[in-house]
Amino acid sequence: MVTKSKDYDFQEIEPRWQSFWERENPYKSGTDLTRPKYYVLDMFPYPSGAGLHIGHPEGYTATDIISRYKRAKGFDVLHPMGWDAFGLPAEQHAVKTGTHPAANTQNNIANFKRQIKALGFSYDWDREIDTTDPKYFRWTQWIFLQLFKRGLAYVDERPVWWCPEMRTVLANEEVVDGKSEVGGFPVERRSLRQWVLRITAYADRLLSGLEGVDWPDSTKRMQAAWIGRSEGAEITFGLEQPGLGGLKVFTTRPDTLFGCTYMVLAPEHALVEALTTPEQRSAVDLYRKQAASKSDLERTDLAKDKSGVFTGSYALNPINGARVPVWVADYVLTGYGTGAIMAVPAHDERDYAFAKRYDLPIVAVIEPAADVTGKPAPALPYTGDGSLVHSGQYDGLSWQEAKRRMTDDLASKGVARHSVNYKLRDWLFSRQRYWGEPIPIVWVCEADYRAAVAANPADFPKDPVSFEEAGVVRFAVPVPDSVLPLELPSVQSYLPSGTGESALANVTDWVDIWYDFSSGRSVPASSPKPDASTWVRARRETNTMPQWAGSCWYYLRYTDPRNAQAFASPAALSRWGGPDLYVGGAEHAVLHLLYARFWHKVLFDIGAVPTDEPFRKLFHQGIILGEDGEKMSKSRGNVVSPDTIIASHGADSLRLFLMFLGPLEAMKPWNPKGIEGVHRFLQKVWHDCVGEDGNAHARIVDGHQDSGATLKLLHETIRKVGDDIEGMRFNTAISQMMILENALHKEAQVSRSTTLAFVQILAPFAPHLAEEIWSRLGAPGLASAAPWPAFDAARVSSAEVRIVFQVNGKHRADQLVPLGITQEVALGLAQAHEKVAPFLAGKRVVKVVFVPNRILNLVVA
RNA sequence: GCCCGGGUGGCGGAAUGGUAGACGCUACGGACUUAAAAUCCGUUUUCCGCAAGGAAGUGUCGGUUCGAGCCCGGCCCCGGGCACCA
Repeated sequence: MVTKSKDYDFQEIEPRWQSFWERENPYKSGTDLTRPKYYVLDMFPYPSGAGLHIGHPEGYTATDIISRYKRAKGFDVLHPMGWDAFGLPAEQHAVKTGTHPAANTQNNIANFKRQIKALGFSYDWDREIDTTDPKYFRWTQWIFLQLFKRGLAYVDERPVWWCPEMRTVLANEEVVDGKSEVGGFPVERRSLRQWVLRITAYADRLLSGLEGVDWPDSTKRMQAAWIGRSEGAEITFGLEQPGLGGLKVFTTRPDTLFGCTYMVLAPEHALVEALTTPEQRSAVDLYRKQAASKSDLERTDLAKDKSGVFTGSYALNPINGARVPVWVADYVLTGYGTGAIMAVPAHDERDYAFAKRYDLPIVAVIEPAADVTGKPAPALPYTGDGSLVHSGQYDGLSWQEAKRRMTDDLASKGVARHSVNYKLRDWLFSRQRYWGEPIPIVWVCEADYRAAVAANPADFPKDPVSFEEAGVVRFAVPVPDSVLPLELPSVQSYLPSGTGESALANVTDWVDIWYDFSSGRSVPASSPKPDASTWVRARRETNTMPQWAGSCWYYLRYTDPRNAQAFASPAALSRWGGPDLYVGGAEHAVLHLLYARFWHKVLFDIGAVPTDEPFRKLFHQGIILGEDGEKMSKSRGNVVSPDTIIASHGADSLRLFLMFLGPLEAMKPWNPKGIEGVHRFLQKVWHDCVGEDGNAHARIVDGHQDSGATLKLLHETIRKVGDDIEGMRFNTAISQMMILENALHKEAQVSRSTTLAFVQILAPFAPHLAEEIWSRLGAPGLASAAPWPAFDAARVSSAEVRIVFQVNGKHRADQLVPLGITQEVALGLAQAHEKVAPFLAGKRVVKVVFVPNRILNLVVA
């Protein structure tokens, strides 16, 4: 063993305990099934080349404290860590250097792991996972196939965000202000064939499921807003041209039908062509061309400047037969509702602005409830509450009532139905990248598709997934489970082809194949066709999955990370379920958390997981800003590296300080001086426990009778630290331990039992120091293995209490009094009190407010 | 524009409607030291006062209450999210 230094030599102590933990693995989970389980999860990181950022250990320290606390409380704790390792930087590095992205990724993982271990976190490293490991992404692909089977994955030629710099498409939500969210590169619209997941089929459940989870309200609201459910009606307007059928619109305000003075179609609407009259043809064509060339940035950012053009045609309002002009305008979006609206300028701000610009009539049909004073008609557009006017038989009804009745009336004539719309769009799931999970699909011709379906009907969706290319229709055939994982082939260059396909498209022998749909085996198309009827000519899918895929289900894999038969066994899933606590940044409030919930619900529907929601309780740690109060960034030069702090003050000080900075959820600036404060605290604890010879300090006395005040403070601290850990208020837990230390420090002698209890509650925060002191004091086993100290309520109650005397609500004096004195006694004491009496002199007490054991307030006149 | 969250000493932050500023940082004073660092002991919201003590005070204006940092309404500022979704 090492020499016992009398000093707090964290540089010696911390690595020593870390190698002890490495050797002994005391944090292995699932070792005692008689204990209740607790699963606490961090959002796993992308292992970037830059290494750990100070924000990482913030959340990780919080979950580590909870893990250690829960273990001490008798729980079997699952606390794992892994790597969300597919990602663009590794691919860009590969493009530049020509080395396989996996090599770079593994280096980065090794570095991340070293840094994380240097913080002394109690992860069960036996459960480490890596999304780029074929043993892992085999199941990512398997889940994709489950989605495919259920008709939840399809391909579509659709206008998507194309980033020329990255040579890939991006999902809507990965594009911010016309630039890629990652990298900030410009993006443009392109129409490309894409895989899309039908998340909209789960919109309602994704919304209702939010009610039952313990998440920050702001996050729930954000998801709800993202899903954007709105209830209304789909109404069919008549058209004068024969043979066109009707014009369907979605509206949330069918009650304003009488106020509809024109219609608007999105420029891409299918009926624009047919509705455009010869006189308007050139104007409409020009407008559509302009709209198509506008970037979405222009379309949205110039929201104030509405533009449009008249088609020359009219529609007929089903409620009153009114003839209303049909316009084309790009303020109506093609992807929402029916891509057409009925415009009610009097009661909609957008329609109002448009009507003003083009001099269209404005008819008010809603008025606020008539007030006796007879207010003037409200300014238009009026979107508030009210009842109907100028609406024939519906006049006088409240708008809510009218909405219902008018929809019902029109529905009975077959020209309307109650309808619900969502802002949520289907999830663009393909990327033109090399470094991602290959999509386990091959494309074949129709005849071969039929043969494949006949052979394995259960593997296919009801409706075939197909697309047309150069006059040929290709059909999607899933690669069978048995040949998963479908691994990435090696390539000459990692650069995407640039035509909308990934680098995989250039690997001819991998892409163009003879494929056996009965077994999933394949040989390059350049070789002779194997001699069996189940071998068909096929082309592999060259798109890969987005980075979100691997993180959609990783929390399930941790429960059974080495299982080769299933993504996790039913036993493991029923033991651990989902995380009891999930901690990560608020930047994932919508995307990751929504996608993961979607996959989870699909897995629930196929009976693969026991719960409907993955994350019961969610917590977002706040961002740590630089010393200057700005976001940490290389360019600002305000980045703080965990490695530096560990070298100068130790991991325990860093852990403690990260938690002491302020509330975990708050955004807070780093203060380089503050680390000294918590470091001094640990020094103080050390020197009060460890003597000159490196063993227990002489002031620690076995069997010493601590004062009542000391025991009271100890038990208050045990209670507060426990409560604060449970409530994730780590900053106040640390304050309380500082108060206790300051008090113990003043004592000439402290009992060994008090000292050990203190060391134990400190252990989740500063595990290295705690274990070291624990062993120096000769305590048995590990501090972290001892049961959490029991809180003794009898110790904190005392016979006396400090009561406050107020006069007219102002604090005038306080006094130590026996617990439970009556109002009369308190009143007597107050009146006799030298500091209170002057304020009562010559006054009459008109009211007495008495809060037992707390306060006596005398109201005087 | 809409929806959230937040404004407390020089700084980070504490405060079930009941002593505002716990705890820490900084600064200042003292002890120890030849000296410094470290450590230890104090002081540290502002104003008046030698002091005892008093007054004011949680962005701002008002309200509820015996009592408001906390509850209610208006306004100002900061941060986050959404943004033509009919």
